[in-house]
Amino acid sequence: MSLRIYNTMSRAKEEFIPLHPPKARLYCCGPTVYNYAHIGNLRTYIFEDILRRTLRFNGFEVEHVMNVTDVGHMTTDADEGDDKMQVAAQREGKSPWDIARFYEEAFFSDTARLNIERPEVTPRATEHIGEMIEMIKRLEENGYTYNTSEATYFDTSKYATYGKLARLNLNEQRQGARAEVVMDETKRNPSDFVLWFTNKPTHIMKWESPWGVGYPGWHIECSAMSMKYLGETFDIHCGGVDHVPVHHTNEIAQSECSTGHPFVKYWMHGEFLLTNNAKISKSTGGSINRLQSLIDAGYDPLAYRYLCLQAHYRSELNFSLEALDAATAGLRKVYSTRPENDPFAQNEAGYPEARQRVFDALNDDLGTPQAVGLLHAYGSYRLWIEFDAILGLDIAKRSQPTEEALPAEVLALIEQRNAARTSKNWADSDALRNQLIALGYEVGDSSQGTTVKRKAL
RNA sequence: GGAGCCGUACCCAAGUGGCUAAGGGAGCGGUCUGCAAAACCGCGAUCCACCAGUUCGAUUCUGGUCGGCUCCUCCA
Repeated sequence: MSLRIYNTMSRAKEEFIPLHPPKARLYCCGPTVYNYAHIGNLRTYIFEDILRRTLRFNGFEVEHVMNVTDVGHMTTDADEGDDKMQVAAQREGKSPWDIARFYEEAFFSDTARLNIERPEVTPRATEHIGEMIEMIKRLEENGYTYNTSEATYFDTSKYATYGKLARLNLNEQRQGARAEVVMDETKRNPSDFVLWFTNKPTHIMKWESPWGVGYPGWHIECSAMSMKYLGETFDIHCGGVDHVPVHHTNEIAQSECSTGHPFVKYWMHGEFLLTNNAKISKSTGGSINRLQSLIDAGYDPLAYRYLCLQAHYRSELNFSLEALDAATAGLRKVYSTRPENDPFAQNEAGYPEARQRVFDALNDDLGTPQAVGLLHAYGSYRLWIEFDAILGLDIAKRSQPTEEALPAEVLALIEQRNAARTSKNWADSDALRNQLIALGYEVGDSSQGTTVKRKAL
């Protein structure tokens, strides 16, 4: 079965046929680096990582671009310039640029620990202001913009298919459905959005433009940067589901109106991670749900990755420590699969079919839960290893108890314990075993003797 | 108010118009062990929120009810 993916635009699974085979070009909305990413954010990047690995497994050459949003674009209070990046800068006594670099590094450190491959290109918004201005100029030439005392806007009434992706019924949308939303009276239509802010004197990050000194609107960076690196029309655009009604809807409008061409062929969206049946919000203390806090609590980052693989990317996933514990134990089972017990060692003929079933599961809109279930059912080391190219769980490395030399301290403890055991001094033996466990080793006694090895998880 | 999603065992979570409703974890029983841990073997939903309807047959399709979630210019 060839790769099929769910396209939000058609609300159906479609066969993936790239525009320029064997290239597969995808753009993913990246982090806004004013704070630490939380595990909910990270779930989406895991999904995108699975996508790029699956594309590659299918033989495509992946060109993956992910932006780094290092300019604050949101304003909740026009007079104060209450911008996420700026608030963070003031809070921490640093410049917005320092803040952005700091959290960008933290982000890539987290993704690396989750075995999320780094996209081929990770452009920063602040380094593409020129491209954004050029794009707004084109929109202006094409007659899709208007200027007010506050900003340059995109006029959504000029774009007939506005809202197609989200199937918005503009007449039924309620402007400012949430109380916190500041409404701009200078807009012509509720759905119009800012291309370039001009009336924000207290904003620290600002640039010259044909419309005045200011900074870009929220959506323009993704359009400008994706087109720069992937062309005016490319294959796949990903992001979180929350981006469907606004961000991606606006990206489509401004992109297609500036070029006159279709923007993206397939739209894919990852569902939210929930905690206590509610989403984690970055702006309301979401940073306590950092990957680092899980690591500090003794969890392995890959256990979190494994947990995410057990749920489909288009389903909400209820996160809890209990679920993470279960994932940790499940991963341990994966790592304990031994090549010498491989069921296909005696039955070579069964391998291709098994391999195909797992592959088909993955190719059916990234069915990682089915794939993992099948892999467990087969219990084949060889199969796990082959598909770890997609799963990214470091199985080869973690499952082989490396014959690393044990530290002298550990060897001494083992020797003492062996002595205690031969003299049947069980109290000392158990105490010594506890010491070894505390040092991160697994101790096992069997009729063949005692084995001590570093814990894989 | 509008749009969309979801409700499967103790937990996480697949799935299908009709063979025994995946898989993992926990739990229980067993093998192994001085005892453990790990590993391995076995057990585990007569049932898929509830109520109608369509159908020879629905957990799977339709309608409604209840409950939960997300979005409607912070968000992955």
